[in-house]
This record gives sequence, C-alpha cells and structure tokens, in this order.
Amino acid sequence: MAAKRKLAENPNSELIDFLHELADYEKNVSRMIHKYNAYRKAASSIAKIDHKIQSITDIKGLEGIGKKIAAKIEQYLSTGKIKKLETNRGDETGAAINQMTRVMGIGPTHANKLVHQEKITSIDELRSHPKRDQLLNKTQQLGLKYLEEFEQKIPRDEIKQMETILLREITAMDNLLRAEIVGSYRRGATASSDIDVLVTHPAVAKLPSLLHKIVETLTKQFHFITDTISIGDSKFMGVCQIDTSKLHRRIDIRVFPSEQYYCALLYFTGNDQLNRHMRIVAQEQGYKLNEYSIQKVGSTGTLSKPLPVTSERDIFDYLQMDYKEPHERNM
DNA sequence: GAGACATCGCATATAG
DNA sequence: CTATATGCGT
DNA sequence: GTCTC
Repeated sequence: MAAKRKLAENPNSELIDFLHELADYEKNVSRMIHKYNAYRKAASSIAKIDHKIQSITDIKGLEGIGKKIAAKIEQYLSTGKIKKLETNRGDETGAAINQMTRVMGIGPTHANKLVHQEKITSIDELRSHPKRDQLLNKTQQLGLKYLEEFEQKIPRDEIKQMETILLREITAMDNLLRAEIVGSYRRGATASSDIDVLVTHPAVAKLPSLLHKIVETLTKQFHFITDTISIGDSKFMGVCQIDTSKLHRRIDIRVFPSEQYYCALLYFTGNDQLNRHMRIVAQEQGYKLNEYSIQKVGSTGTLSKPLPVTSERDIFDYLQMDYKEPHERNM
C-alpha cells in the first residue's frame, strides 16, 4: 500500500481564504449581500487555477474579478497583506458581529442588534448572558447549543449508516414511500456539512400530514431526530444523531409529489454550478428549469405545462446534454 | 450610470 | 383572528 | 463589487 498522502491543497488557498473573509465582513457587518456574493464568485474563479498565482496577469480577465479585487490581489502578491482586510480585522465590533453569525438562526440583522444594543462581544458572553433566553428565538437557542457540533463535517461513513436507518424506517412506514439522501453525499463527497433527504409518495397531495408522521416516527420511535427547527407540509429542518456517541447533525427532509421528484433530485444533488449551467442551457433551448419542473417557454413568454419527467436522465435529454452521473457533477 | 445579482418555505413580528 | 413583511437558511 | 444594458 502506497504511503497515505494528504490531498494536495489548493496552491492559492491563502488568497481564497482572504477573499472569503472579505466576503463575510460584507455580508455580516456591512449587510451587503451582493458584495459578499461578488467576493465569493471571485474566490471560486481563483480556486479553479491549479498553479500558484505569481503575478496579476495570471488573474486579469478572470470571471468576477474587476478593478477593485484585482488591486487587492496585487497588494497581496507584493506585500502578503490586503489593507482593507487588515482594517476589517482591526474593527472589534465587526469581529464580534461575525462571531454572532456563527450561530444558526443569527443572521446579519440579529448579530448587529446583539452587539450594538446588548454589547455582547463573544459567543462566551452570549452563552453566559443573564437574558440569553429572551435575546434568542428557538432556532437560535438550538444553534447556540449545538454551535461547535454543527461546525464539524460529517464523515461519509456516518451518513451511510444514517442512510441505512432512514431508508429502512421510511419504507417500513409505507412501502410506497421513496427516499434518497442528496447533496454532496450523493455526489460522492467523503464528508458533508449536513444531511439532505428527499422523499416522495404517489399520493402526497392527499397526505398533507405525511412529513409530520415521518418526523414523529423518527423522533419518538427511534430518537434519531433530536430537535425540530421548523416543519411544514413540505419541508422539515432539524437535528439528528445516529447514536449518543456521535455528534448532533443538521438534517433537512423535503417532500415532493412524484411528478416533481426528479427535478428536485437533480436540483438538490447539485452542485450549484451545474444547476446554474443547466438553467442557462435550458433558457437557450427555450425551456425553464427549476427544482419543481421543466417547462417550454412560448414565444410570448408563456409557459407550457410541466413536461413529463420520470428520471434525471429525462431532463438531460430535453436539454440535449450528456447524462452526468452524480459523482460527475462536481464542477 | 442604473439596476440585477434565485427563489421560496417556515418562524416570527407587525398591521389591521 | 387574518394578511402581510422581514429574517433566515436554502 | 462586478457585470450588463
């Protein structure tokens, strides 16, 4: 057996981290979500470069990199630092706000409120705050409770074990039920940040309580689901744990009618880049594609009825694209 | 130079 | 109570 | 912040 070697890391990972840090500041502190997305887009362009960036000419013209970001990269190449980033880091209030947003359910708005109005400057202070329960809603309280656990990636093997249990128990409830774990797990990832489950049933329209029953069973019978963040007729968001020796994990369960199942399967398997690509191809070919359906776009912009789809392959076929296996969808 | 930058389900706050 | 707006995560 | 119109 050959020596086990750490997977080669991206040669520009430091620069990418810097851009992500600039992105986070814009989202959480400045509350400029589009600047956040702009920095993320630039970072993902750079992530595609497989050699170490030596000069600004290596990145000039890259998608999502304009004058301002190019200038920052230039600074980074010549000095190893980015002024704007150093300034951000010197902003203690901003740093505190960023910390607050680590908690699930605390977004930019609430994070700013906690820091500016309540003068909370760290997660520890939030945890020990006398009015903690009044300052946080239920989701945020769960987020705080499980903060460190949710920041750990889930090994593929653990998801595999969950899959065995989930599929067995869901089918046992009703053998017409069909379920799959999607997301990066389905694409073959060795670790994932959460578990995303898709469920379908031929008579789902007549079973508005289906999701509630599934969740109730997984909670009460098997103690697999430990907490509910939110639940409606079509989407559950919550927390699960395979056994008490393992960490708590974020899990989402979505229910779709059969005719929408494969569009949903494609969409929630991703990745994001493939989804965007396929939406554009669809548009070019006169279709509209989303997580629910694929429809023909008429000359006046009118939409046809959803086209019949009985497999993911059907969608690739409509778009005249070569079928991609899930593990080939990491773009 | 102005406007777009995805969309939507659920929880919660607010208005009526 | 119902209708609508906002925040959040996706 | 970047891109398109």
